[in-house]
Amino acid sequence: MTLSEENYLKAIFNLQQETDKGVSTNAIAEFMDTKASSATDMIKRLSEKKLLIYKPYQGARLTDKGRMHAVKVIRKHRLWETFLVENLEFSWDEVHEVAEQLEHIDSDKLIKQLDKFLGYPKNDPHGDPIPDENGNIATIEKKILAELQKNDEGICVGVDDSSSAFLKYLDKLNISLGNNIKVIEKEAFDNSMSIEVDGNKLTISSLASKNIYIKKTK
Amino acid sequence: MTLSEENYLKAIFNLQQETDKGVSTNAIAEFMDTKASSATDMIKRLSEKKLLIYKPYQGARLTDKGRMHAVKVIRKHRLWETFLVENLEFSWDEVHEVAEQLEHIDSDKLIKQLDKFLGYPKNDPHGDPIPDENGNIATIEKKILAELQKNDEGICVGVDDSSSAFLKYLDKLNISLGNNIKVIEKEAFDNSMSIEVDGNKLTISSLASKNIYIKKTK
DNA sequence: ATTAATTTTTAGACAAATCTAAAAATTTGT
DNA sequence: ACAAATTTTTAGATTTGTCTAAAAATTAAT
Repeated sequence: MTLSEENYLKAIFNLQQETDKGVSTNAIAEFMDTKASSATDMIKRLSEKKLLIYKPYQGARLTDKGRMHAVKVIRKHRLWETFLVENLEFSWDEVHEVAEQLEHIDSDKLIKQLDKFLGYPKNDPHGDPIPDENGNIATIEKKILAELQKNDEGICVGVDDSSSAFLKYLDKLNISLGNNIKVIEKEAFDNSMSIEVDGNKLTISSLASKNIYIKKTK
Repeated sequence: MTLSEENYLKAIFNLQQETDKGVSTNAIAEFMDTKASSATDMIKRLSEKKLLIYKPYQGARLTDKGRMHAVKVIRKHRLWETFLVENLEFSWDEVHEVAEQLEHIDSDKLIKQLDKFLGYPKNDPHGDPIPDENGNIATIEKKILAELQKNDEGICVGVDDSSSAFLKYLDKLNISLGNNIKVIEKEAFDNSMSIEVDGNKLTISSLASKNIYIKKTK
């Protein structure tokens, strides 16, 4: 399996999460920041390798084999991100680029031992679940902060946007995973929110509140 | 810099250590387990990038730029090997293959932090020196065990052959880095040796004794 | 039910890295 | 010095992954 094939598998896996329809050639091309003709070529290759099933105008769907492979890459990515933050003093906005490289290292023993070394972590530094060895991905009942009502309360368990800009912004606001967040006020005018983060009051925009996941406690 | 280019650079660096002559196309091809025509192509590319200077029939020599890059790859390789043995329970005969992949990961911060995490190690699990950030490689006065005389004594500081087969053989004999080794007897007939390793007496073949490095103490 | 818009595929080219087979250049041996 | 042996290069093909531009297929709209 080449690096490029793995990246396409990952892309298709991610796009598939968002719908129950097949993933279109154009959608894949856009996600991969490439041209539709390139996507067509790769779809053909992955299809020949039985990693996905493709029907024109109905999109691509990963086979069990394809899904398993994609999840393994995601598992590696998230374990490496955890290592970088926990052991190499990376901050959560710096890990992605390096993990994109490390995720393609091929060694079962390596990933097994890394998992053990890290103490079998459940989530990566952005709160995303780390798939287990068998490809199972745990889900938790989380809500988008923007959907909470006044006086609702919960724990910050993840972010939807893992871009460096957004993560740095959260750092500045002192919002991080595990924080207790309470909705003080919702502003109907622009959908901004007054919230209390571990005791500190602050205001965040609608856009920001749509990218923060909360596990409700109240 | 592509993966393949880095591997050729490393090969040429290694071959250059063994002679003061330039490294021939054929020698490179043989080392890389490929054909001379492929080596010619790559030499041309590396030459265009000013990573080496090549004169037909006189061989290739790395420029400062080329040497620096090769050494950086070697630094990464040896740091990762150290990590695998020290933290992920790999044995010294298992690390090479994985390190061959990890050495190509491109991130200055990663390697700097890994070095710090490992406590700035001086040598990798095979006793080879880890180049510093500036590309300097420490040398120690070591001798091949086969060259020691009766009653000579020293510390095992490295191996010349890092093949899995040889390293496993050393494990079986309970020989590892740091052991004190004393020559009890040299057999003129087949050049085998009786030695004492941290108190235990054993006999090793001429071939084995040529692949063990000793830092003499007596 | 045709046209229009969109989606997808094909055709042909390119760069990287390799190969085989043959040709060219250089060195060595007598 | 000349043929023989060796080393190196060229020429042309192949695979992977990409591109542009154009053609074909399908879906949507009036």
